[in-house]
Amino acid sequence: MTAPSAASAPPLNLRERVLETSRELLAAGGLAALSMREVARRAGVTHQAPYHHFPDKESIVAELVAEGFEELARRMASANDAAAAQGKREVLRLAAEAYLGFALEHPAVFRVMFRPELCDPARFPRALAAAEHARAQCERLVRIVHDGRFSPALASMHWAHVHGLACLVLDGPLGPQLSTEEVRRAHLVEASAHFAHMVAGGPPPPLGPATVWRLDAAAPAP
Amino acid sequence: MTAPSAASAPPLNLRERVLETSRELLAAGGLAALSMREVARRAGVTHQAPYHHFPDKESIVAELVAEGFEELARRMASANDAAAAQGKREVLRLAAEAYLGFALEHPAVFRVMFRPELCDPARFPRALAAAEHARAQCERLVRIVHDGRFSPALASMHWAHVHGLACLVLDGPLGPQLSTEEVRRAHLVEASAHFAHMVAGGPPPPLGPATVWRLDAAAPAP
DNA sequence: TTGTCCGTATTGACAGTGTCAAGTCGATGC
DNA sequence: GCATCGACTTGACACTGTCAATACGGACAA
Repeated sequence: MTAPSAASAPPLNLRERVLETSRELLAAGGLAALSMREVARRAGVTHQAPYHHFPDKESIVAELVAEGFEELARRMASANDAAAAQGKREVLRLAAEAYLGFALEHPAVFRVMFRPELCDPARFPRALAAAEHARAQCERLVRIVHDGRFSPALASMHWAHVHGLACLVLDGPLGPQLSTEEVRRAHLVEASAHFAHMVAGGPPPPLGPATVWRLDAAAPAP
Repeated sequence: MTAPSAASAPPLNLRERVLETSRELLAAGGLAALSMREVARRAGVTHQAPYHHFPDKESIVAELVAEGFEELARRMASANDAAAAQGKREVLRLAAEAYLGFALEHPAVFRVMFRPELCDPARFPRALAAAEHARAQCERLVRIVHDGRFSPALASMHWAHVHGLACLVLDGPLGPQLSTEEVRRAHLVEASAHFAHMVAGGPPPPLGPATVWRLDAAAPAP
């Protein structure tokens, strides 16, 4: 079984296979499921082989974190590019869609990206640089929306809005109540519309129905 | 050494000692430092003794999570009580202070409270009920600030603001840049002032200096 | 061709973890 | 006096991340 099956992709080097397997494990079972030995098992090598490509487990996580921040920064940049000539509310809508879309599509990676104890930024400059790119896009958004004005606290307010929504839906006690993907997205869109209205003015969005807003009610069947 | 030292409190039962030690370990070294065997070691018993009071590690975490949500709900309720007769901006200021104060004073507990994979809400109704109390206070705040109007998405917007700020300061890439406690608090106060201005109107807060807003700059020495 | 390097992978070990199973021991109730 | 029962101990198991030493296989120089 050392030869790769004919139908699969050509055999990548072990480093790429380790990363690919790690992505799968992280997405499927969260960080708890990401184990060096399980990665090696799935890659068909012994438990020490991955250590010839990554000095420790933290280095694998750091690689995935860097990838995550790069993808997030790319989405934020695209949103800013597309919306630069539009109204402020549209800019905010696209920015929220970029951030929250990434969080909803890659929840496990998103979670790990914001747990610095797992991936010391000082040890992994690539991850830090990617995070800095995302931050720069946030700054750009603030200048667009606030007519060129900027302050760190103002930027934190904007970042906190999308980040807080992402955290609450992914891991907050509200998460299980928003059962389906559609309900989640609709809730996020509505919350962001309120925010955009307050920042950029215009007519306020209507108040949606007061459902799914009790934690101890039985969650609807999925 | 089985007799307690004369100066210390009377010997609590093992259940209380386990909880107390767990709080210390969690606060000192995060979740990674919280180990059943280390707890037993510090409590001066064998590694299996805690299992006679908690069926597994998750149950200890759930107890701390429940305590955390109860304390958080208490602070939010106090803020709402104190501010009910005041202006909207003061209500928002006190609410933010309650939420962010808890997060800054109990960062490790706060982090664990929002990681449901560590403490299945279905298994631990007390933790869920405590989270529900916090949610109810958020709803109360929304009704105060928005003249009795309410919707789940509007509440999520408010919760996301304070929660996002807490997460970014505790675990976001911005955290290390805000080196001292004063700088952190000032940054949060300013960000929340922007939010309160947008929600409740009134004169906008001044834009603070654009410092501490680059991730890859060297962090100032603590 | 032979021999040496070196990068890759393997084997084996160690300390640490959460948790199951069985045994000990002292107080309590019949 | 004896049985019961809860609190605690002892011992084991499977699992983890990681260190150390070993084997292999191709590149390259003599």
